[in-house]
Amino acid sequence: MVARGQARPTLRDVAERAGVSVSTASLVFSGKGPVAEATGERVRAAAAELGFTGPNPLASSLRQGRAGAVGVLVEGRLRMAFRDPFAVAVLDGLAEELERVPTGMLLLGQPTDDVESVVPQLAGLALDAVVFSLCGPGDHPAVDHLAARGIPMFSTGVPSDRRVTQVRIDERGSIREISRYVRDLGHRRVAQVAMPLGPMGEPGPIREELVTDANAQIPSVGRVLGFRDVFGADAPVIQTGDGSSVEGGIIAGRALLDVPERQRPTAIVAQSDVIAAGVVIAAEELGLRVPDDLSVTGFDGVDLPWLPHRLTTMDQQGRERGRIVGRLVRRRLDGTRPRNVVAPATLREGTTTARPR
Amino acid sequence: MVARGQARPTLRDVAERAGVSVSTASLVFSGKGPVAEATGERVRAAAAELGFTGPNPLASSLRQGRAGAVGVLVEGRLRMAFRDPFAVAVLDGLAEELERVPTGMLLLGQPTDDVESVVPQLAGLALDAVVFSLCGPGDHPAVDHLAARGIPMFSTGVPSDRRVTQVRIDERGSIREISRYVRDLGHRRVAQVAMPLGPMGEPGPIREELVTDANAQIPSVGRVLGFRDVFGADAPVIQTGDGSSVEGGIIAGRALLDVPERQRPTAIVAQSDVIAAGVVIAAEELGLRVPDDLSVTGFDGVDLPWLPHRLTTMDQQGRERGRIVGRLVRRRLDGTRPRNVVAPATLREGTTTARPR
DNA sequence: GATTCGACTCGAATCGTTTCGATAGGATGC
DNA sequence: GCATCCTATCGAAACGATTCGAGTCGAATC
Repeated sequence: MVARGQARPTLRDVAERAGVSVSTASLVFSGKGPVAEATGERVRAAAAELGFTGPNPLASSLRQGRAGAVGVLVEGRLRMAFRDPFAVAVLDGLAEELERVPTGMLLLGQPTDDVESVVPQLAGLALDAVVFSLCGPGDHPAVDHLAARGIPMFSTGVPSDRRVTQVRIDERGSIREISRYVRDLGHRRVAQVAMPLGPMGEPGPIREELVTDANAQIPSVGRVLGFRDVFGADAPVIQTGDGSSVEGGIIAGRALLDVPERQRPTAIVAQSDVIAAGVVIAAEELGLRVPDDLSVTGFDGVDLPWLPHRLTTMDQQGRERGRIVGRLVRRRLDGTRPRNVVAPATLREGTTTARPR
Repeated sequence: MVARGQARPTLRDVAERAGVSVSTASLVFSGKGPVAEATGERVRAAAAELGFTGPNPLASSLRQGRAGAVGVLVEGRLRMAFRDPFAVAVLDGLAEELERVPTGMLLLGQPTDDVESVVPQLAGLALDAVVFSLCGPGDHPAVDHLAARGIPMFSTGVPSDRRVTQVRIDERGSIREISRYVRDLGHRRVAQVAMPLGPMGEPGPIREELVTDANAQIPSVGRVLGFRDVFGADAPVIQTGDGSSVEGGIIAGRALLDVPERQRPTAIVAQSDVIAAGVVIAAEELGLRVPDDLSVTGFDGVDLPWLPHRLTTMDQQGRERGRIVGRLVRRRLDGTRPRNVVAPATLREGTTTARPR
């Protein structure tokens, strides 16, 4: 957008050169309205001569009231966020759908130490919709601002807010399904590794007061509830400090497994695949074999080419989820009022689970 | 941007309600020009009452000629692109700098099967600059279009074009350094696994005709040249089919290692850390121990928490690279004409290299 | 008490499109 | 031959802000 040498040609320049009015020239580029073949040719020729690359997107957007961009909100540093292949898969599917509109994806990270800073940032951005992609549970400071601007919001679970259209799975039911699978294999001493339940992710014990039915739609909470539906209200659950990450899984795995054998769980149900991978790594570090000495289940169904196992997991089909969100966004731009969607998740058996010895 | 119920209030509504002119109201929000304390208060109050969330970014951008967004071009599907932690680190650093402007990052993927489709997409987007983030070597179809629009372009190596400001390392020198390290350990049978040298990534042998001094600034080519500076022009090099990925490394690793011992290299120099990780995985699959039976080096210096080794690698400091690009972009927006930058890369010894047996 | 100076406010022009309603002119129907 | 209907084109009014030069008014200066 920076002038190089001289000002960029505008539609007016093109029109003048082609000997037509500005409105006719506009018609040529937008393709709406009838234009004589010869006129169109003349305008295009003039454009080519002047180096006019098409109508100024800013002006066009202003006039049409469409920004041509969808915001994608990511909590914390981008680097952390993109470690989670599930989130990336969702983004991928989203991009796939948005490419066809055409609409760009505007990425917005927010420093963990200054969560509010995203609001002024947002205020300066023209967006047709916002997708919360990798945000932790709890209220999100941007929701009020966006609601006030009338910008439609979408998410795959969090923040959990009436004003945000959700595309989620049955969290509680899904984890219940995989938990039952583990129980039916014969496991009785089973622990869960959760993603952080609250906004402030502290590794270690979870804050039990957050585990309420009212919070059941928050993925991390719903997954604790479903797990305990099967293994009882006292079944041990610890959380990672940094969301869904291999390191978090390793740390949690060590904490659960580096104990006398009698206390050691025979199976660990992780809330995500990468966490599960971390648990597997921690187990092997400690000389335990998976699945002989320890069964591990994941959640998400992502590809982990570096893991020499195929995780038993709930397949959430991240890319398809992203596509669904993308389609909702597109329809919303066309004026359809979107409704929440419940996506499917299916159990996928892998090589990380077996009967206990 | 969709009206909810009724039209959103504009600056004019606010001004009217506060009993001031539009220009004064504008001054209040932009903070430029002197405004009496009382007036400012009145305007802000009116804004609050009307639910005015700030000047329309589109209109503001149009007037000021700044889009408030930087495009980030990614080749192929996002999911593939984000598998490379180095690229993500660069993006992370970039975001860090851009957050302060304020400028958003507009992500643009491009389907591999229709590379040209990015141009019309770009044409509809208002951008202050474009960063090529994860693109393969070769000409990029967007360069001409962006140059015509006068939009400044930046990259960390590719596409290699005079019109693109580059922030790169001394590719050839860096890989030479790590190759010497391997040679000095005593290795003589050494192979390299390269990222694709040409636009069409075919796994397997490289196209030797691309390995020319003229292409030395293309990372994948420069890294072949530097490697051969040390191990000779005949030193074997094969490339992955999909850029920098663990799978690519595994496949290449198998191809190089699943041969009679006498032909097997004692060390493999990979062009990226994730490729190196794949090679390590392939080696261990075949029962080889790293580093005892095989030394492996990476390139990039990224964190691979799931790999039970610390790679010997060239640390490129991706995040800092991204920050440098971000600073260049910012200065460019301020009017400074940027110049190419050569960033440092340093050898980091890990646990994946040793003397040959 | 006239002059000068700031601080504050305002009107109008502008950014580059799109779109609506009007108009001209040729083809068609009767 | 006149009313009717297209088709192609145009002028002007938005879209919602920013910015520049000009104007007002009270206080300070001499």
